Amino acid sequence: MDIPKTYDPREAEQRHYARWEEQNCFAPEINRDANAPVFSIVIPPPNVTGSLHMGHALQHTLMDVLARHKRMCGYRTLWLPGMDHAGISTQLVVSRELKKEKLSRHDLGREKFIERVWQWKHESGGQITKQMRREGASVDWSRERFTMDEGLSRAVREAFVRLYDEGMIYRGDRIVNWCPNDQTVLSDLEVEKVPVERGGKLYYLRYPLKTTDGGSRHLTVATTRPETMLGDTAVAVNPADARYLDLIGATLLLPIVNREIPIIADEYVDAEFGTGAVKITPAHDPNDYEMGVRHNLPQVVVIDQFARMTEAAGADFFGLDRYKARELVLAKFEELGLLEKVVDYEFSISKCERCKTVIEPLISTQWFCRMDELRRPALELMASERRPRFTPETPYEKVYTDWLENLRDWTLSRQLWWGHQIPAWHTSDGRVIVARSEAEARAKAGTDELTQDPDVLDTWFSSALWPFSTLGWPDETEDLKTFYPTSVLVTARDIIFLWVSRMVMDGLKFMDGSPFADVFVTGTVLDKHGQRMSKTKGNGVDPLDVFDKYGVDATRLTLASIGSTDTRWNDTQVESYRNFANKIWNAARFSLMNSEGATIGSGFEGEPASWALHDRWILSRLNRAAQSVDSALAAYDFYAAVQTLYHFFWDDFCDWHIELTKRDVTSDEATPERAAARSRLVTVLEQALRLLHPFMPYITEELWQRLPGVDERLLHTAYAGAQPTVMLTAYPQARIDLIDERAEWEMQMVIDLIKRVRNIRSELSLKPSEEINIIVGTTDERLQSLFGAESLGQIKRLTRAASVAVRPSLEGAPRASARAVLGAGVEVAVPLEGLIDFAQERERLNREREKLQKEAAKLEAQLSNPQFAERAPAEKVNETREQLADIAGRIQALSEMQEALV
RNA sequence: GGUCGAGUAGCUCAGCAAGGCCAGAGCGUCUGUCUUACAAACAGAGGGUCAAAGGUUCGAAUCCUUUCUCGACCACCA
Repeated sequence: MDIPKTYDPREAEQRHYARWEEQNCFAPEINRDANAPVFSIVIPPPNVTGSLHMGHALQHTLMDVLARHKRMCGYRTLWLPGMDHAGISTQLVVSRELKKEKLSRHDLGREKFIERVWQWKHESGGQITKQMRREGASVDWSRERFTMDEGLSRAVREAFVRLYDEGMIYRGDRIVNWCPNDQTVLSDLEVEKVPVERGGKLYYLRYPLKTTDGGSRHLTVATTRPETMLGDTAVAVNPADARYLDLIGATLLLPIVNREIPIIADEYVDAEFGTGAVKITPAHDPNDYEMGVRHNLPQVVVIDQFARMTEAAGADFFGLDRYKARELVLAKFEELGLLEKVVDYEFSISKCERCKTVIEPLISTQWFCRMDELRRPALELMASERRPRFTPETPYEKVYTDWLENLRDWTLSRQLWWGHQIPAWHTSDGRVIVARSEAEARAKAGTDELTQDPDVLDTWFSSALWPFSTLGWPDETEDLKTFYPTSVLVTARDIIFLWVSRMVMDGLKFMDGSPFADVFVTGTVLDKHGQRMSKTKGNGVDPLDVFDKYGVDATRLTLASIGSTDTRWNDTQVESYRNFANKIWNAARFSLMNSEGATIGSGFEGEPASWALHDRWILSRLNRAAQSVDSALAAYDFYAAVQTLYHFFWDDFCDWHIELTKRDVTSDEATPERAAARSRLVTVLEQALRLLHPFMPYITEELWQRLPGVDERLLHTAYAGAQPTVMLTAYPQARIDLIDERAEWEMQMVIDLIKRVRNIRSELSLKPSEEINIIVGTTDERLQSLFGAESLGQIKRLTRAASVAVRPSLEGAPRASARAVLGAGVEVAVPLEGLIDFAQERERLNREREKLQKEAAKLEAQLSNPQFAERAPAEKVNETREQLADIAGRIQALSEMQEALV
């Protein structure tokens, strides 16, 4: 048996994924149990332009842990992968490529350009799917989907037509967020508010009153965008503002353009802000637009789609960039003596989330979706059933609900070429026909003279259908019936609105049920300074580098521990899990080096009571761990699950169980006892590998395959007939009957004794080679036989003691002994003639005693408080009394030990 | 402006929803070990007035209030 001393992750990572994939282990069809429960997850489809970052790695790890766990529990498990066509991003990527050839998309024309995008997709898109294989993600590649697939495109058209027919989608002129750089409209969610850089200014402009008597009164308005005054069609004041009561209804003469505009009254105006008078530009400001609608004000468009001034802005301004126009307007006001003042003012402006260009609000004809009827069922579902159930519940449940409550109409159209073209056709006589296909449109229109609407849909329109469009909707496929609704959605928090809420609304609309029961929101991986990792900052850590350096399994454990917490990334964490992987490797190495004659699943015959203490103990610990992991995963507490597994494997199994069992399994004689001990060891190891598998798929598979005699009989019954693999074994379910409190207590006493003696060895600087003798004083008969017989050999071996004498007390132990207290009534002495410095030893015991005395003082204070006995539960009071008694006993013992040293 | 979260050992984080088991883990630190699975290890040790101040309670890291410091999200005050 030649197993290297160090685990090499790369080898295992290369070996197993391809085999799992070839043998169809990831497909739900691998499950042969007709009555198997179903578990399904759809992946949040990454952008086809994207490459793997830590956020993906985090999500994927959590989803994979859940999927592998459920699969091992016998669920018919589907984790469906796929990608999003990512309209703007992808169009930009390909446009950039074209630019290298000195071409623009317009040179190619729409059709050729789209062909080019598909070509790009096939050649360079979807990097991320290759990277997901490295992660070990157990997704069913046979069901991989892309939002621009024909099937999903059909779903998009179907959904659009249905919503249109029900009057929820409409086309109209409204003020929208326009990106002058990308030349498209954007939804509110694609716009970000950023504090204006280099300090904002608020400009106070005077507008002269039109008077018949030639007077020179004026009204001052405050604005952050002076250039828009060219499009002003009114000035508004609050109807309750006493200062302006007499001016309501009067007329102003708009400077520079000399247009007559009215002074109107509107509740919207805040009298406290600025001068209490607001210039109204209905064509270039969302609020002014609303007010314009209320007051029937004309809309004068002075800025065009390139953010340049239009002809309507006047000859002096025509063609000027908006910011140049601002300077010119200010100069002219200055010249006219109408610029009252300029003050510093901090405010935020809207920018295109993608290209950071300042948004220009423009009136334009777009497609919109009314959200009222869509959101109502979602809000009702949350109110009545609290679905979907968010983890963590705070703040996400509230964030989600608040957003739905304040939702406004969704701008659906985009002026792009890459995406789902809107299924609407225009007739030459100006009618608009919405249909599932051009043929259907022709039939509806009664003419063949149709032009399809050039716009495409917001990428998120197709994403919103993802949980059912990927399963075949609108057809009633088997997959749809089986896997919808999905079990849980795992996602980052930044797309709760963009994606999660819209999936819920569309799921309720088209499938009559929420697309998932639970939503798990992952934390954010931050850099060491607590900053978000981002491409522009260049502070990201590449998961692939981490995989290379520490292995996939170690990285997965780190990510699983992160769960829903925002965490600063640090390599040392991964390093410690790499060490853990190596620990597993070596524990297996030891087991395998001593596995001749061993059979997995045997060695535990007969009644548990007949087994050795350490065997009862490890099974108790194993089942306890299984229980903890199970409840942790049910609560999506990945951190707790990892901690449990880590400490079970390292502390219980490696540090104690392997050590306790070492002599039996390494014995030179091939006795039946040795074979049984070896069988028990590999049996426990095999169970441990199963427990670890969802978190550490590679190392567990690598080692499992090396275990003696692994074959298809070890598989979960649902996977009968599959090739042997740990990923299709049954996940260990806690057997309550094997959780043995008594055995755990007894084992703990043995462990404590060994630790006490080791502590003495260390404090007195005894060489490891130096043999000692141990005297234990206790009147407890069980402990007497435990220390004196049952565990005697183990205690001797693990403390390197020549003898262990068990007596009712330490009385008569040599004066020159190091002593310690295990608990009330259990004491230990190690005779060390010539090695004990009595003063030092007394001091050591004194330190111990002082610690205990502090504790005792606390408890005494508590007990002497009459209120405590009165108000605290009796159980608590008793517990405290017992504690104090125990401590008092130990203090007493320590005092006597000190006296014995005098 | 609104809403919410976080501040616990040198570092990264648990614990807090249902208050009581001397406040936990990993890494780092100190001491000693190549004890035939593992030095990426083993054995042992030290380290925190749980951001600050009040309050509720027999009892608070955990509940309440205020303050300070970070952070996130939402927002139509020009």
